[in-house]
Parts: sequence; C-alpha cells; structure tokens
Amino acid sequence: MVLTMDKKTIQEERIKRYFINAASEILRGEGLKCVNVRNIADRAGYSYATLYNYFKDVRDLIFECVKDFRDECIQTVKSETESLPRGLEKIEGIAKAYIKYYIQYPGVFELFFLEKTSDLADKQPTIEMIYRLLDDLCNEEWQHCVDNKLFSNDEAELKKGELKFVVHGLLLFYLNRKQPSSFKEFFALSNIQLKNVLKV
Amino acid sequence: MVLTMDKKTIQEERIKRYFINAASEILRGEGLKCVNVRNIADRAGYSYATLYNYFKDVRDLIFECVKDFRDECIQTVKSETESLPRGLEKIEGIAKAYIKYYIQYPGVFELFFLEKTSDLADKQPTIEMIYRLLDDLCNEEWQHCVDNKLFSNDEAELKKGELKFVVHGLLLFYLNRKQPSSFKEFFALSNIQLKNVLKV
DNA sequence: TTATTATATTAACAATGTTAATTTTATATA
DNA sequence: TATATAAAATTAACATTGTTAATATAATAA
Repeated sequence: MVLTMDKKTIQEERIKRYFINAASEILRGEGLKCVNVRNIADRAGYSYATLYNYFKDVRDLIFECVKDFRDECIQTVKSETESLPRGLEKIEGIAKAYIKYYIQYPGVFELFFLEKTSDLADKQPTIEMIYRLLDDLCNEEWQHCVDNKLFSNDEAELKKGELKFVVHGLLLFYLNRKQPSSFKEFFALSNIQLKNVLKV
Repeated sequence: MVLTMDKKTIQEERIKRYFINAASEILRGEGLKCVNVRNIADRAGYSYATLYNYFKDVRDLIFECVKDFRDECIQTVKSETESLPRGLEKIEGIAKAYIKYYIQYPGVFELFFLEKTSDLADKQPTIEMIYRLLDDLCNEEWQHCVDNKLFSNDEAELKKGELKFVVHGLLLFYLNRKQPSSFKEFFALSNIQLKNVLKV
C-alpha cells in the first residue's frame, strides 16, 4: 500500500504524521483538555492553519491518534502476557495489563471512552475497534476455554461481556471520579473483581 | 435551616434557583454540550454576567444541578420499585429503573460520570454521593439478602461492586459509544448481564 | 526565467467563559 | 420625601479556542 503511493501522497502522509504525533504526545502527557490546534501545530513546527490543509478538523486529527494508541495498547498487553499459561489465567493477565495501560495513560482512556464524538458517522469503524479491543485481546483465550470444556459458548459470551463491563466500569470510576481514592485500593478492588468474574 | 435564613439569603437562594433550574432544563433536554452561560442566563431571564454574582463559575452552577438530579433519580427508582418483593428481585428492579433513568436523560449520565471535574476539591462530597448512588439505592436489599443467609457479608460486598461496575460499564458503552447500536439489543444485553450478576 | 500551482502563514471571525466598567435599582438616612 | 449610598444587573471588553479567508511564500512546469 505504501509502495503504491506517489510522491505527493508520501509527503502528505509524512506531514499528517507530524501533526498526529504532536497530538499524541500532548494527549499522553497532559490529557485531552490540553490538546488544541495551536498547541499541536506549535509542537509539529507548523502554523495552526496548516493543520486544516491535512485534516478536516481537530476532531478528525485527534481521531487519527486512536489507531496508534490502539496498536500500542495491543503491543504492550501482548508482550506483558505472552508467557502466561493459556486460558483463564491468561485472560486475567490480559485484563490486568489492559487496565495498567490506561492507568499509565489516563488521557488515552479519556480519548477512547469519554470523549464526545458528536458526529461519528465516518468514524464508526474506529469506535468499533475500540469497543472490541479487550474482546479481541482475549478472544483466543476464551476460545481455548470453550475448547477445553471449561465453559459453553454461551457462558463464554456472558463472561466476556461481564469482564468488559466490569473492567471499564472500574476504570471509569477510578480514572474519572477518583473512586477509590488511592491506587492501592483500586488495585485490590480490581483484583477481587477480576477473580470473581473469571472463576469457573 | 431555611427558617434561619435572613431576607437577603432567601432572595439570593431564589435567584440561584432560577439559574440552576434553567441549567437543569437544558441539560435534561439537550445535554451538556448545549449548556453555556448565555443559554442559561437567557432562560433564567437574566444577563449572563449576573450569573457570576451567584456562582463562582459555570462549573459551580452545573454542579448544583447534580443534587437535584440525584434526588429525582432516587425518587423515580423508589416509586417504580416499591411493590417488588424484597431481596434479589428488588435489586434487579432497582438496577433496571436506575438504568432507565439515564436512558431517559443521557445528559444526566454525562454530568454524573463523564464530565471532567478538573478541581473537585470542594465538590468531593457530591461526587461521593453520585459514586454511591446505586449502592445506596440497593443497600437495604443487600442487607436483606445477608440477613436471610442468601450471601455472606463478603459475597454481598463483592456482588454489590460487580453490579455497580457492570451497570455503569453497560451505560458507558451504550450512551457514549452507541454500543450496542439499538436500544433493543442494549435492553437484552442488560437483562442477561443483570441476571448473571444477581444469580445466587 | 517566469507563470502557475501548491503550501503555509497571518488576519479575522465566531463561540464561549470570564472580568471590568457602567448603569439601574433598592435601601437607608436627613 | 428627597437624596446619598449600597446592591444588583447590564453592557462592554478581553482571553481562549476552533475555523475560514486573504495573503504570502515556496515549489514546479513551461
């Protein structure tokens, strides 16, 4: 795909990337509320108006960051859990690594789950990607459980959903509402809840 | 408390209320993104600058709405579930009514759980209230289950948490990310998940 | 080398939150 | 009751942010 790009497209993609990277850095470091066109452009080494030659609007640009963070999240979780034994134990590890990623980058959680996406018509595929991220990360292992007769298919579906809602519920309260108020408590609570969801 | 207010305080409270009610109506009808000082003041019948004689800033005003919505939510849930048999069945009913309230007023969910509250130092009690709302609504019934030896205290605590995270996880995905994409699917999914959490 | 096109920048505008300056209204006192 | 003072409300103004229009600069083709 990249090979078929003409010179112009290559250069265009390059400049888009400067903006995307600038926005990502701000998001990662300071969170969504600190991201604005002048900020981004400054960091990218352009004027703010130049941004509009490459992106429809700022939401469009910020949305591009989502794909990068998604890849990074997958990468992180995979490398942190590759040596775990398959099945429930691995699912628990994946869930923990997934949570850990957002604890490290709360701005990414904000972007993925809290940002208002007023008109998300053309962005639905990306939204879908995020919605299914945890499922995608765990799917093989759920299948493994089903194959080993640990659960029926229906039970696995149920638990998959339960895991997703519990994990994001926990993150919503902790990251956005400081509940529980310390990481230590949050960590203990997560572990208890995960153990409960993933019991046979 | 009201009885001890002097004339000035009474009048001040009255005007504060005009602003709070105006903001609440907009929130309820059009959601958080449509709330702004000029809007609110128009509806309250004042100039936007007047608002600053009564509230530190617009966040302060919007936060006042929280208490009203909380009371309304409690009221609604209680009246919709008063005739249910005690115990798990009632908890399920409460959870459903609670969910229904936010489906009816997505702007309230936004305000309660999604809004960024940059400095929430003095607002922590209110945040706490919201964080514990579902728990408060169900507490008596959980206690009833424990009294009837349906669960141990620890089990009840665990399930209380699980219910909270599942319910808010479901709402987060549906209200903020349109996942699932139809109410029908959401309704079915909620019912399945609630049944699962609340099984003995 | 110059005309044309592409790209980038500055200037300007609209929306929103906020504060300052000014006007209006209410209150107290002579 | 009339006027001085305090309180409350309004208009004007400013800052920030997203966005677009007008202008300037750089790249490219004839």
